[in-house]
This record gives sequence, structure tokens and C-alpha cells, in this order.
Amino acid sequence: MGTQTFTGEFRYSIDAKGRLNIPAKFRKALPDTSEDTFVVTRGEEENIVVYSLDKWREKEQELLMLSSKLRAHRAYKRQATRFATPLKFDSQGRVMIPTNLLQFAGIDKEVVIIGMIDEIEIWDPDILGRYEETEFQLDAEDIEAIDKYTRSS
Amino acid sequence: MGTQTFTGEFRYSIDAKGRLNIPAKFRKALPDTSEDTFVVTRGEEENIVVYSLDKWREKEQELLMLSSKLRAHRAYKRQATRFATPLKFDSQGRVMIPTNLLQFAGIDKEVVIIGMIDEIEIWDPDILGRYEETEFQLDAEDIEAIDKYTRSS
DNA sequence: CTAACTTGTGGTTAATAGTGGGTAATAATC
DNA sequence: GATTATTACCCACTATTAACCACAAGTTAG
Repeated sequence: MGTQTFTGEFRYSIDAKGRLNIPAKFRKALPDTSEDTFVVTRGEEENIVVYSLDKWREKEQELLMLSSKLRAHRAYKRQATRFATPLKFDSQGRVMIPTNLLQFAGIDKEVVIIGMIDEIEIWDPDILGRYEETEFQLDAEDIEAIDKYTRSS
Repeated sequence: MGTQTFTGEFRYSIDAKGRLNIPAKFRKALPDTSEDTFVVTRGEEENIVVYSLDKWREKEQELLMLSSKLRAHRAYKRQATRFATPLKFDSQGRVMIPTNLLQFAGIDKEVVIIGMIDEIEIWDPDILGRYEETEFQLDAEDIEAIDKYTRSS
């Protein structure tokens, strides 16, 4: 088990006790080394991002390469770490997301979970809708830049 | 097994349990590495696009090269994966297409399946008809541009 | 021409997934 | 240290999905 790629979109809801189900498909995609654990943190947008424990360890390695002498580096590192929380899911596959993250993402009950290959995003449906109309839009320039980027690697 | 090219057009129907048969011809065209799995996602038009698992893995590799730090990259990656779903077909060669994709493509029961060499399109017959009269039309200029494009590669 | 196989379609049963709730353990508060 | 709130650990229910089995029409092979 563990092709380790997350795809697709799901609409779930947080129950009265604050538990959120992670799609079984995503849990199955986890490698054994992730031992039933996801790491959640703030996203760049108004959402929550979820990594496998493995992926998070990679991110940590990346952060270690930054210089603590540079203000921007410190800020970035701090921003990336301060909200990161490892969450082990229960026997039903649910996790309890910290309230500060829920607040940040404007989530109360309803939730959209989006698979992003190597990470997962959790959105409030309304906020997601707003972003779709604005920030998600890509113009021809963007596309071209992305095309170049992938070709050059 | 696996010339991996899909050609021809088929008219099938989705049964009461939401199962859609994939033409045997297309299933046979799959390489063994695709292990009885297709990946379905939204098309650019009002339809569903189907890739072989192999082809999808290529796409994934490309997406993995993008940076999660850049807004445009995230948006592109999100758009590409949100609706992508790997579907293993049952012993009869049928798949269960997610309802959100069916809705997007305006499909209820009747379906037209079109082989497109390296991918497959699934259309609602009526919608396909409408598109044939408009968006599918090519003028001389289009053809000329295509000719140039293929020569330059 | 007949027999064996393939193909598209239909249904039945068993397993899984998502959701809800109860109780014990743990942590926080006074 | 007692009380309350929070979290972890079970157990339960329902709908959906997956795994089988079946069959008729059409093809292919002998």
C-alpha cells in the first residue's frame, strides 16, 4: 500500500465532536512509514494543508537548509512550522484538527477535501468558491511559464 | 497487449448502479503496467476524459516538478488533480464514474465514447451534438496553423 | 453448422466507508 | 484534591461500493 498520490475531491463534514474523516482512499495511499499520521498546517491560501508524515519530514529537511541569519528565512521557517501539527487518526480514520487552524481556514462544519498528488487541501466550501473565481484563474502567461518550468527540469 | 491507441466511437449506457462499460477494444489496448485501471477527469469541454494509468503517471510526474511555493503552480496542480480519479474496472470491464464528473458532463444514462489515440472522451450524446455544430468546426486558418505546428516538431 | 468464446448488460451478496454516539482516560481548572 | 472539560477508545448503524455469479446476443474457430 502506498502509491502515495492523492487525487480527487471530497465533500465531508466535521461532526459534533470536532472530528473530520479523511477519505479512505487517502489513508490507504499512505506508506507504512507514515504510521497512521498526517501533518496538518496552514496553507498559503485560506485553507489547511495536509502532508503525509514522510512528506513533512522532507519539508523539514528543506527548512533546515535555510539560514537563521537572514530575516526572511527565519520568517519563512517560522511561518511553516508554527502551525504544523501531527495528527494520528482513530480507528475510523478521523482526525481532530486544532481549532486555530479551523479558524484560519474559516471552517465550521462543511468541508471540501482536495487531493493534490503529494499533499491534501482542506477548504471551507464558500471560501473555495470565492477563490475559484479569482486566485485560481490562470492566464496564458501563467500557463506558458509553467510549461517552461516543467520542460527545463 | 498494448498498442495503447484508442480509436473509434461507441454508444453505451450507464446501468442502474452507475456502472459504465469500457469498450473491450480499449481495455485490451492498455499495457499491463496500467493494471486494469483508467484515470478519469474533467475534460476541457463539457465531457469526461479518460487516460490510461500510465499516461496519468506521466502527468503526475510533471505536476510533481512544480513548486508549491508559487501561486500559479499550485492553481495549475489543483486544477489538474481535483477531479482526477483512478478507476479499476471490474471483472466485466466496467467502471463507476464519480457522480460529480457525470454532472459536469451532463450525463445521465446514454453515453458516447470516443477514442482519441492516447486518451478517451466520454460525452452525453445531446451535448456532443451541440458541440459538433459549433466548437468542433475548423476553418482553413486553423488547419494551416496545425500543419505548421506538426511540421515544426 | 455447431461449439466455444467474447461482449455488453443485469442482479445478489458481502465488505467497506462515512457518520453518530457512549464511556473511560487524561488534562485542565478551581 | 475534587470537579469539570477535553480527548481517546470502542461499539453501532446505514448507505455505498466492491466482488461474484448469470445470461443473452453476437463472433470466431473448428
